[in-house]
Formats: sequence, C-alpha cells, structure tokens
Amino acid sequence: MSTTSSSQGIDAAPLRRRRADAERNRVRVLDAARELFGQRGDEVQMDEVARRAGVGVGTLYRHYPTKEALVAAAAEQRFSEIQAAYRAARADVADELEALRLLLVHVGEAQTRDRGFSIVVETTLGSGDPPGGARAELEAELTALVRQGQASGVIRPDIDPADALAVTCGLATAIVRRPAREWHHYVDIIIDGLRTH
Amino acid sequence: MSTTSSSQGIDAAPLRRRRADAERNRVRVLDAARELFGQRGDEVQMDEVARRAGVGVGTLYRHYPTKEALVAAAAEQRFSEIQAAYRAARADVADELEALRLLLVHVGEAQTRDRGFSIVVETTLGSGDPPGGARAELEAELTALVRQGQASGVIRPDIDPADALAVTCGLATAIVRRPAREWHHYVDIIIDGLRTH
DNA sequence: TCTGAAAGCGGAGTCTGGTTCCGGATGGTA
DNA sequence: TACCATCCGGAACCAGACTCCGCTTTCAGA
Repeated sequence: MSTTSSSQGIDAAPLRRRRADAERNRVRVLDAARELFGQRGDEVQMDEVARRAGVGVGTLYRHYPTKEALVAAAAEQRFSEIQAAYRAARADVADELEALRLLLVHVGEAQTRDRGFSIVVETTLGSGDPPGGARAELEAELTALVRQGQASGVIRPDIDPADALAVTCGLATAIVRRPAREWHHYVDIIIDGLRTH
Repeated sequence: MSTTSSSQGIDAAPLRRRRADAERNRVRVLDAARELFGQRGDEVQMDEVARRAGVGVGTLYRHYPTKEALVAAAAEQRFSEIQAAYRAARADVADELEALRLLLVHVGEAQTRDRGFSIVVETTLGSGDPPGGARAELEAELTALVRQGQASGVIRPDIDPADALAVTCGLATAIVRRPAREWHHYVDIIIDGLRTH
C-alpha cells in the first residue's frame, strides 16, 4: 500500500506536468488526510490536516478544492482495495447473491476501519460521481452483479440495481450509527431481502 | 393538528409556570421550525427561523439549546402522527411482519414529506434518546413488534430488535439520498430480509 | 390599580472552522 | 545564471451557530 496516488483516476488530464514540490506536497496531504479522516472522520479540521502534512492550508486547497473533495480523495484508495479483495475471493463463491454478500462485507469492514470512507459511502455513493475512479468502478461492479443475478434467477427481478446501491448507502448509516452491533446481521437482512423466493 | 405542543413529553417538569408571552413565542418558534425545516431541512438557518417566528434568535435559544434540539422538537410531532396512523391500521394486517411493513411505510412517507424528520431519523433514531417522547414510544413499538414476530415465528430469530432499528435508520438514508427512486422497494427488501424462511 | 422584581426579549457581538488571497519563495528551462 | 510560471504559507475573510446583556413585559401581592 504505497502512497503513490499517481495522477490516475480522479485527477483530470494533467495537461502540464506538476512541479516536483507540488506533487510531493499533494502526496503528503493525502497521507495526512487518510490517517486523520480515517481515525476521526469529519471532526478533523483542515488546519490539522495541513499541520500534520507539514504544509499551509493554502496548499491543501490548491490540490483539493473543498474539504469534501479531500475526504473523498482520501477514501478513494479503499474502493480499490475492496475491489481487489473482492476479485480475489469471487471465484470461491456460489452465485451472484453470495458475491454480493462478499462485496457488502468488504464494504462494511472498510467502514468499521475508516471513518472517512464511511462518510463518503453514506453521503455520495451513487449520486452522479465522475466516471473513471475506483468508486465508480465498484458501483459498476455492483450494478453488473445485480443484473447478472436477476438474469440467472437468484436475485428478485422487481428491483433496480440502483436500489441495491441505495440500500448499500443505508447499510453505511446503520453501521456508523450503531458500530457496537453485529453489523453482519444487516448484511444478512439485505441479502435475504434481495433473494428470489 | 393544533399546535398545542403542551408541556408534555420532551419537556422536563415545569417547576415554575412559564410566562404567557414565553409560551406564545415557544409555539411560534416551533411552528416556524416545522414549516422551514420540513421544507428545506438543515440548510435553513436559525436566523431565518427566528425571523419567520417574529422573534429574535436569543428567544430561539432560550427555548431550544441548539439547532439540533430545535430540529428534533419540530420533528417530534411526526412520530405521534405515525404512531396514530399505524395504530388505526394495525388491526387490518395479517401478522407482525406486515405490521412492521406498515410502520416502515409510514416512516418512509413522513420522510418524503418532511426533511427535518428525515434528519432526525437518520442521525438519532435509537441512539440513547430520552424516554417519554413520541420517538421513544415508536421505537418501543418497533422493538415489541420484532420480539412478538420472533415469538410467533414470522421474523427470523437471529436478529436483535435493535438491528431492525438500525436498518430503519438505513432506510432513511436510502430514501433521502435517492428520493426519486421507488422507495417502497427498499421496504420490500428489508421486510423480506427479516422474514423467516 | 399600582408596583417591584423575576422572567423574558432582541439582536449586536463572539467564536469556530471552512475558504480565499497575495506577497514572497522555488523549480525548471533557456 | 537568469527569468518567470508555479507554488507556498498563513493571515484575513466569511458564514452561520450560539452568547450576553441592557431594556421590556408580565404578574403576584399590596
């Protein structure tokens, strides 16, 4: 888990190469943001991130236009991690519904570990995000899974893949709101609710 | 639906009777809050509520210590309305699971109608609220329903009533995040997920 | 009815935290 | 080495929740 954060994904076309010090700072900021937002979520202030990264607030804002954008960028990595873990385990799984469970469990685990990630899932999953990022990829994966599951008959036909996405946002809220509970139960409820009977 | 808001429920023991003008202002504030938070949720500012109520901000804060408290107080009424509607219809329903569906549908409807109510459900349902209010009563109702449903065998035994509460918070998020979608599907998914198979 | 003081009021001012701005420093190229 | 576009730091700005206090109103009791 190197902190490369190369100019892929979220970043638009880097028409002009960034100066070396700017790139160095961007990575520092992102690392600080990952650590702090991951631990304490939205309560962390921008000044603190800047201090931890060893830069001024201005530098934060040059790279990320708003706090929300920084939180999102810090969480982006989790989406790739989830996708990787999911792909590695998918072959061992019986059908699309179990694959979906696997995906939700990975999402849930990331949520208990990373509070910034929780915020992103809870507030922005599925709401017109830019294509190309790991987040959009994961959403596409989930959508495809629901469609395939419906085609093969294990997932109820009367829902839209977007419904599954919305329910995943809901899962996020449930986990965040009541972290002490056995959140695997929430996943069980959702998966059984999506099953054809 | 008069705006009585008598000194029941949330208010602690009113040791000393409130002055008449104070009570009048409290009701005005609550009415303004209901209207504005209901329409536009959290984006409404305290100054605007005060203006609409025809009082100063200081008066708002004398009656409700924080914005959050005012939003919650404004939403409280919805909980009683839901409870009333639910009780009126409950007799016509087959079993505890269908009763639960009824409850969730009422909650969902209130959410599409009242953005302040959504916020309250989403953020604070089940998180150690003070007993005595309509909200706590509704939670108790839901808890009892799950227990009874488990006893009679229609609701899966491996969950805790608090899980149902958490999932209801999740429902709130799903509805708020994607209001355009047919949110009855979310309820279907949850209800089928809670069923014994 | 009158009166004193407790209760309540308004809204300017405080405080917090996100965001902007700009004078000075730096990296990279000619 | 010099030039300048790019970048930097952090003080200043601003929005919006919340506080404070001098003035006003209510309402027992006389």
